[in-house]
Amino acid sequence: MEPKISEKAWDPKLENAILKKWEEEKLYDFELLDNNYTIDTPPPYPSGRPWHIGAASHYAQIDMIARTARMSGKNVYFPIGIDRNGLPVELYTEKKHGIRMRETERGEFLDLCKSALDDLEAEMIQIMKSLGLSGDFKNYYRTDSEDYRKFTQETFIDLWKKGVIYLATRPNNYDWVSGTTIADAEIVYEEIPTKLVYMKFITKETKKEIIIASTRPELLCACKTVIVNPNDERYSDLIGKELIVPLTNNEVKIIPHHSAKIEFGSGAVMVCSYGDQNDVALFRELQLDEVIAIGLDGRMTEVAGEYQGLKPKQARTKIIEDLENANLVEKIEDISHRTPLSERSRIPIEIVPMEEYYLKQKDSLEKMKKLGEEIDFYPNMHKQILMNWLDSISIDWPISRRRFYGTEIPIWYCNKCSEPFVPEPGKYYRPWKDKCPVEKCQKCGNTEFTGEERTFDTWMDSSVSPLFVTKFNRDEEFFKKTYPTAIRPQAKDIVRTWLYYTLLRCEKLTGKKPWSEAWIMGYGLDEKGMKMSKSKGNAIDPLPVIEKSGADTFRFWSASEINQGYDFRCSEQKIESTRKFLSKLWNVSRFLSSFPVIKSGKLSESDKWILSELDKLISVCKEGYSKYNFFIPSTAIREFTWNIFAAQYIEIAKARAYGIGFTDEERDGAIFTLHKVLSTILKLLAPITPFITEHLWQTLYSQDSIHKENLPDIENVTDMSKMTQLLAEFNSKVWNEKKQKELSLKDSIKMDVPEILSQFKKDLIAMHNLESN
RNA sequence: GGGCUCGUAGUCUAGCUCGGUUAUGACGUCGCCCUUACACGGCGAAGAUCCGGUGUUCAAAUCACCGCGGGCCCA
Repeated sequence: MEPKISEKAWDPKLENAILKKWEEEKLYDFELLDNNYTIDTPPPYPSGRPWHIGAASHYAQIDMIARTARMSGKNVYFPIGIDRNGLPVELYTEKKHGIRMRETERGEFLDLCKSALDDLEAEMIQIMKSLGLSGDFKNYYRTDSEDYRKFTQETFIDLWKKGVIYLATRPNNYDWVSGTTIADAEIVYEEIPTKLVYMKFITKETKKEIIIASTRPELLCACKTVIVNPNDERYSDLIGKELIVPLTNNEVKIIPHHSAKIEFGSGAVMVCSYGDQNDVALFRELQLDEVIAIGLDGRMTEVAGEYQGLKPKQARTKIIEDLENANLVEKIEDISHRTPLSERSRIPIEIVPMEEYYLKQKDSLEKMKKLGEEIDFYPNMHKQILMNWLDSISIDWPISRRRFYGTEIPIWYCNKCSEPFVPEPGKYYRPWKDKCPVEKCQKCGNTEFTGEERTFDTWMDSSVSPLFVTKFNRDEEFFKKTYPTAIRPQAKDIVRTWLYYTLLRCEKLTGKKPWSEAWIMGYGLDEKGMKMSKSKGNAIDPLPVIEKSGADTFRFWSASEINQGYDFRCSEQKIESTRKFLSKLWNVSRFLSSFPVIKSGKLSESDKWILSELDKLISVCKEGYSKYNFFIPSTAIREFTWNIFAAQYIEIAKARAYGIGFTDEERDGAIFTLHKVLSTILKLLAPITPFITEHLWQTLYSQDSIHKENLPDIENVTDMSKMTQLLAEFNSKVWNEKKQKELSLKDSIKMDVPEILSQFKKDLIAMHNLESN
């Protein structure tokens, strides 16, 4: 029989046609049923080119989750969205057009951001599609659409009415370059060289010199107290005494406090508003009156006297000079200081008192822990990231940002009495340009309003993704049948933010957890294990890699190379070399395609042996799939297909399949088994490499898509796996013998089949052309 | 400084729960071979102080303790 497959290798270019076919057949369209399996897909953020190859790998694996569920009989709802709110696109736009956000008209700036996002988004969608994501692309959503923003605002209005949102003036992490408050989660720490200045303070009564070391001498004007460790004997007689602050000549008290480290600097520490988070804690604890030394423009305020208007760094240089001139410096050390930076703009943050909106979270921590306990994490170890975070939350969540490209906070303020007006839900509000929806202030009757200019923290949008996709408050039946969703797949680095905030928001709005399972993936690193970044030049663009090697190659690489939850290294060479396995699978199929597909046959012992190995493979794969760990099935299938099925069984059964020296019944046993094994392998592999399995399946076995099949079940045949090693060893022995004697493989050779393999005797004799001694 | 976590050939990884095999497989490297499914193949080779130390034991990659190193988080 002519083989149905003639090409010698799998051509990744076939993927396009398969994609088109899936689309035409609407294979992955979602229709609401009762057994829905909803994936809370992460909407990726288009922050620049190229998209991260680790992210592409991440989405490939999320698709494997979807396909696994589908092949387990679930009705999979796999939404696709794009997250488009937030700071990165603003910075991207500023850079791209050489403009400053605050010096550009707001509407115009938003338009520029939007078109930048459109470009970046198009490429991401293309990558997601070409990866073969079986998602609901037709209904893909954007978090900056009117619909989504309206939804975010509605959830805010709801929470406002529930009284869990409040305004408060508090020291905030402030990024003066971006001009916005940032959350603790957006701070990164970096070792930065700085000067530790040992300054001379004088005791008021005895005029004794006290040395105090600080990296922030420019905050002398905001110094409110000096702390020493209660166990520090050097200072025990000075506790409670007054000190004169150098240059400002203010008087401050020496107070004992455990947070002063005896060995750091001189052991005495000045407490200012605000040098660092410890200062904030001390001001709160000791109820000190704060002094605003640094303003919202990132410059020293009038309390800094002659240093007013300088940036902190400039003021520092100047003050050190002045201190030295006044002989108020003992010494200066160059040290490396762990400095908190804004994750986005990479500048040191300042702690500045500001009025911002807060969402209560401290009172929900216990509830969050309980919900966290109820959610299954894959791998389980990453649940700890959430639990540790819950233990360290000390303030409520500041949700307002002084930025442009985000969901507007829907509030207007009365120009006369400042009463806030929060509108009814149901519309998308833009207070910075829309007229206030009411005519008169409910409190004082005034008719003039000012719209809120701030936007929400971007996590306010993305944290309602499971509610948005399940149509919360918009389609009751849909919501009831899809929420709580089945699974949240996401990356490890945003557990503290996206995962936690989603838990918080969804619980506050619905009283229920958003998902039953959370699947956490590590980061993609470069081939040396370094973080990829555009500036380092080690970023790999996923698009050409996928175009060259094909989506299945990329997907199989992702599955077989990445250990669940761990960071992984990406190398183009390694991805490309994965293709060899697909080629092997192709050629196995090509060989089998010359035999008819038959329903049954008389099974020989070797057939029973390979079917028992196949049974083992099925259970290993299903176990791996049930844990969403694709490393397990991919490596098990590769091992089985290459080293057992192709290398041993096909060789053993080949002669019988050709029917030379065997009865038709015996021949049919071989042909039946060959197809049985291959078709099972294809089904087992379909969630990982959907294209090649689809192509081979439709060429060999069915008109219909393999993706409508279920994963195979084990048949509980007698375990014969102890024969595997013995067969391989015997075959290898014969091949080596022939090689040594310079015989061709089809030449006959005098060798006996060992007693232990006697049940396979007939196949082995035919296979090796053995003559008995 | 604290917490979590990891540490097996150049790379990924199995084995570790429950101690005993020449430490598994793959990629890559090197050598030989175009044998009719496949040179994107076959056969073979080299490559590992199983992070280090101490202890328990007849026996430790595996158990215990102490270190060291990486990553993440928190201070």
